[in-house]
Amino acid sequence: MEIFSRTFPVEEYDLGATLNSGQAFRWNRCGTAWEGVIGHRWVRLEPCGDTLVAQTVSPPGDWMWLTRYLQLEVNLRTVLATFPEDPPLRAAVMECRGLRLLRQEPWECLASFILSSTKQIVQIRQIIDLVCRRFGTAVAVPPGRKAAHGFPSATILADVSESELRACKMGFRATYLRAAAEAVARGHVHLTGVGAMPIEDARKTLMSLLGVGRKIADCVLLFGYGFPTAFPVDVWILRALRELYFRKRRTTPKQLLRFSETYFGEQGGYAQQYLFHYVRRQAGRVPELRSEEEWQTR
DNA sequence: TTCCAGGTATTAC
DNA sequence: GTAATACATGGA
Repeated sequence: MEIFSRTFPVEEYDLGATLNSGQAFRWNRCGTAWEGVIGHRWVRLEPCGDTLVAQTVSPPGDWMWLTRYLQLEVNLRTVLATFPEDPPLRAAVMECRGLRLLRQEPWECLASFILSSTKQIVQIRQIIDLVCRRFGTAVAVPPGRKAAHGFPSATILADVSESELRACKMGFRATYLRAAAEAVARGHVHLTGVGAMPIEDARKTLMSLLGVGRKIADCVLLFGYGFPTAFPVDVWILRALRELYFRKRRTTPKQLLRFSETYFGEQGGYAQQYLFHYVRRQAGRVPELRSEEEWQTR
């Protein structure tokens, strides 16, 4: 089997942090490399100095699908320059050098975050893995490698029974996933149109789906469509904002949401990702974020 | 055992 | 409008 390979020059790109910061759930670390599936393509990515080496086993064409997914054309310095200058963000930027936002396929992103509610990231990964293995179509992998699958389309999932979905350990989220799959498959919600809407309309459209509230909608707006001001507010971010920006004052979630909408500027979504990853790292006890050395000393 | 997890919908004031 | 509560499942 032919292996297709390409080397991309990169600047300030921490692949590990990016693929493992709770925005995507299907990447696996293999030594210093990462393996996963983008669309219907198996991919292996390995950082190598100031470059990133990518390998696939199906003809990659112009590689734009990867450039887009990894957002290789984004100038990180320009993004970071828009952040408000305050101690917490400065610390987060120092601590998470090279953290990036991905641009994922909207349906996979939407379905994944529907499955994310009140679940730990380890669990979300497990559920999504089961869903892909059971309902996704197999993709080509290198010889001897374990099977890989594409994320099942809305059309496929719309025809899967709720009990079959529940068998993937997603519990009550099965109702929501099926409803969303049906709405998308039947054209009640056009995911391709959402990206061209003003953010308020885009958010409203996503939130019209059962099981999709403000937080999940903002995740999809940010990670799937690249709306730069979408700022998902979850329990981690609530804690982070409260501790880092409102140390002594009593604040409600509503006040914190309002603050998140107005304070972080034109690239608020990026700021959110830095704060999210920063506080999760600080918390330390997050297994999937432990460094290699820590693993070895345990 | 108890608490909590990248929330949301429903119901009750 | 804001405040509890149920919802599946599993890790810590």
